[in-house]
This record gives sequence, structure tokens and C-alpha cells, in this order.
Amino acid sequence: MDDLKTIELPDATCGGQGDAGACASARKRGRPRAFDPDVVLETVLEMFWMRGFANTSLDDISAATGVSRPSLAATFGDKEALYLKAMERYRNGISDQLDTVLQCTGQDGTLRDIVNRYFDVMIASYTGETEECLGCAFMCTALNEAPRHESIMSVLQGTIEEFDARFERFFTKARELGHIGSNQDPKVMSQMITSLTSSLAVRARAGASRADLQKIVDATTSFLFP
Amino acid sequence: MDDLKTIELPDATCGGQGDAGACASARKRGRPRAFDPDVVLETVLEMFWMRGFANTSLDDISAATGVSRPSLAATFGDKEALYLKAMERYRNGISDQLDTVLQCTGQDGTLRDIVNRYFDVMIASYTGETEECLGCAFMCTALNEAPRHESIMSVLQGTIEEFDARFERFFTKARELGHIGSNQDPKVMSQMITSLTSSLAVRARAGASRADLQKIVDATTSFLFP
DNA sequence: ATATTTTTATGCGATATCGCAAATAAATAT
DNA sequence: ATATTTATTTGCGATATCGCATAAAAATAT
Repeated sequence: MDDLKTIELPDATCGGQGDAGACASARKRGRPRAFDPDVVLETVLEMFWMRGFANTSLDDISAATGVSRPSLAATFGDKEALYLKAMERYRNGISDQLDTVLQCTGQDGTLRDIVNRYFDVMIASYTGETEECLGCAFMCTALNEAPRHESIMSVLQGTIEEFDARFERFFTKARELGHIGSNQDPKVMSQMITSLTSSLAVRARAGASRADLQKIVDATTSFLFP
Repeated sequence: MDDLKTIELPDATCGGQGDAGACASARKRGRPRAFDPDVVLETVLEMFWMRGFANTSLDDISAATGVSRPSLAATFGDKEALYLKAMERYRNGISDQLDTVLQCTGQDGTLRDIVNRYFDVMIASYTGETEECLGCAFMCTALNEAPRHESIMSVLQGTIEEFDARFERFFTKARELGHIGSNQDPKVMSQMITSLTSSLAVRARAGASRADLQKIVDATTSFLFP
């Protein structure tokens, strides 16, 4: 018994193909997909994250996911497209959490509390559950590839802009609500937060523990929001 | 005329071999090296910096430097050792500049002036002379490879520690000299500077211009050193 | 049941990549 | 001059990697 192949039918959750919508309970016409693209993307993300784009071969991915290379190609496109889809998933996962955490309505504790919760999310994301040195998937992999792949450069820029815009909005609103002095510039506050974020990402990749990062965050937020 | 090979004798500047010292004008015994290892390392650094470790093959390096793979191997060791030597050169280059710039003797202008000069150095390093998106060679490449290569992880950690130690020393001395309030923590100030530094590196790699980066630095230093 | 559609399985071919080995070349030591 | 030492050149061999092409399989439509 060398190769025992079972064919499992996943809950046909109407895969994530290019063409958006149209997903009732109506099954599509041809042979159903034997894997869940989202599950695969999760594994792919982990692999790219830890090993980088160039160091992760489609054969590696195929072996790790059990999906053959031609199937990967048919579902996600070439290696670059697969990487981009995995990173989009990563980015959306973070964005969703930040949407929840970064609401400055004035009734979720002090500004410092909110910022601390933000860093809780980021530290958790950068350190993960295991002992691996995760860091930020973008910084660890996209920084490396950006000059060689226009699409990766583009998504890297978009991610930076998204963070900038998010915090500028946040601190602008915070100032309107009187949580920071009217003399303080939302743009500067935003820069402080995003800068600290990139620093945490680097340190996490280099092996800093949750406690290490938390100490840095605490010292900085004490300084910024006394 | 397909392969016209000239043999050039470089100013035998007593190469940069492992064994330190013993370098008078006495030439070594065998055939002299036909290239300057430092010049090669400079090219190698540029290649790794822009393309990453995995994306840069020894064949690429051989073609770009004109040094054959076996000669590269004989001089620098394998690909990983070559990368480490190039990165060591990079790091020393920055360190030397910072040794010059970050002297807090109390007679080189205000603390803010010194910090601004520091960022001048870093911005120059991150943007370079051409239009390339450089960023920080460590962040762009070592972050990617660290989990796969213990030696790279190690030098990454060492570089982070060097920066931290440098700025903690700097701000400790600055506080002793009364340039910052005795209530301000050198460690926090250090964190602010290193954080902003990593942020600049990321933004530079993503295409930010010198002016973009300078604006961020100005806003932050105005805030930190009013 | 048969045709159609979509996915999967298998494998080929071209290229890249690295480490190594053997032969050649250029210097100094004796 | 000859031997010795160190570099360079050339090339081989094993493996990896990717994209593609073709055949088989599993579903729905008619």
C-alpha cells in the first residue's frame, strides 16, 4: 500500500473563483473541486510567510496541500497569482480585526486603551500560537520581491497606504472627540503608531517574544498617551 | 572574437581573507587574485539587496562580477557565506557613518540636529543615488531568509541589538548632558528612533521618495524634540 | 444512457542551480 | 630552471522548478 488515495468531498462551499457572486446551493456543472480553496490559501500563506516567495516551490505547496500543481494553476493561476491571493487573505484577516478594534466612538475606553488593543492584535499576529518567528507576512516576503514583481510592489504600497489612511482617520476623529489635544497632528500620531508597528514586525521575525514586544508597546504608549 | 579575456592585475591590496593581519607589501606565494574581493562584495550586496538571497543565483553573480563560480567559492565560501560577507560589509558601512554622526558631545548642535543628521544618513542609504527602491538590505532580504538560515537569523538579531544599544547609549549620554529631561527614558527615545527607522526602510522599499521620507522625519522630530 | 463540463492525475521538456573535480595558468620559493 | 602554491577555467552530474499537454475521472444536462 503505497499510494492510498481517498477522494473526499468537502462541503461544496461554492469555491472562491474569479467571477464573483452566483452561489446558491446549485452545484456547478463539472467535476467538483476536491479541496477548499480557502483552506489551501491558508496553508499557502503559512508557507510563503515562513519561507518567502522564492523559497517556496509549487511542488512544496502541492505536497503540503495535497493539491496537484495543475489543479493549483487552474484554481489560482501561476505562482505569483497564488501568492497575491494568499496575501490578500492575510491582509483581509488583519483588516477585519482592525475594523473591530479601531473604533473611536468615545465609549470604548481611553484612546490609550484602544491603541493598546490595536497592538494586542498586531502582537498576536506577529507572534502566532507556536514558537515560530512570524513577523509580518508583507514585510518578510513582499519587501524581498517588490522590485521584481510589479504586482507585489503594488499590493505592498496599497497595504502601507491602507494603514496610513486608517490611522489618520482614527486620530482625526479622536481629535474631534477631544481625546488628543487640538495642537497634536493626527498625521504625526499616525506615523508614530505605524512606525512602532513595523518595528514590532521586525523584532518578532528576529525572535522577540510576546513579552518583549509588549514591553516596547507599553513604554511607547505610556510616552505617547500619558 | 567570441571570448576576449584580459587578465588585469588589481592593485594587490592584500585581499580580505579570513586570517586577519599580516599584510605588508609582500605578495603571497601563488597566482594572484584577478579581482578585488571588496569590489565584488559591493556588487554582490547590490544584487542581493535588490533581488533577495534566493532570487540571486551564483551564476548571476558570476556573470555580473566576471568572477567564475569556483573562484567565488574559493574566496567567499558557499552562497550563504557570500551573502553574510556582503551583509557584514553593508552593516559596517552604515555603522561607520553612524559612529561619525551620532556623537553626543554637546557641541554638535542640538539633540534634534544630531538626530536629523542620523536620519539624513539613513534616508540616503535607503534611497540611494538612482531611482531604485532600496530600503534596508537587512529588512528586505534577511527578514525573508531568517527562519531558514540560523546564521542569517543571528546576524539580523545582532544588527537589531547594535542599533538598540547604540541609541540607548546615545540618549543616556544625552540625558546626562541635559539635552533631554531627566524624566525621559532613553530606552523609550531609542525605541522611537529605531521604530521610525524601520518605517522609513519599509516605505523606501515601497517607492517613497527622499522628500516623502524627509517629511515624515521632520514631523516626528518636531514632535519628539520640540 | 450519452454528451458536456470541470477537475484531477501523470508525465514530459526546457531551464536553472549548485557543488565538485580536473586541467590550466601565473605567481613565488629554492 | 624547477617545484610549489594559489587562482582560474572548463565542464560534468544531480536535482529542482515551472509551465504545459494529454489522459482519466466525476459531476450535471439533455
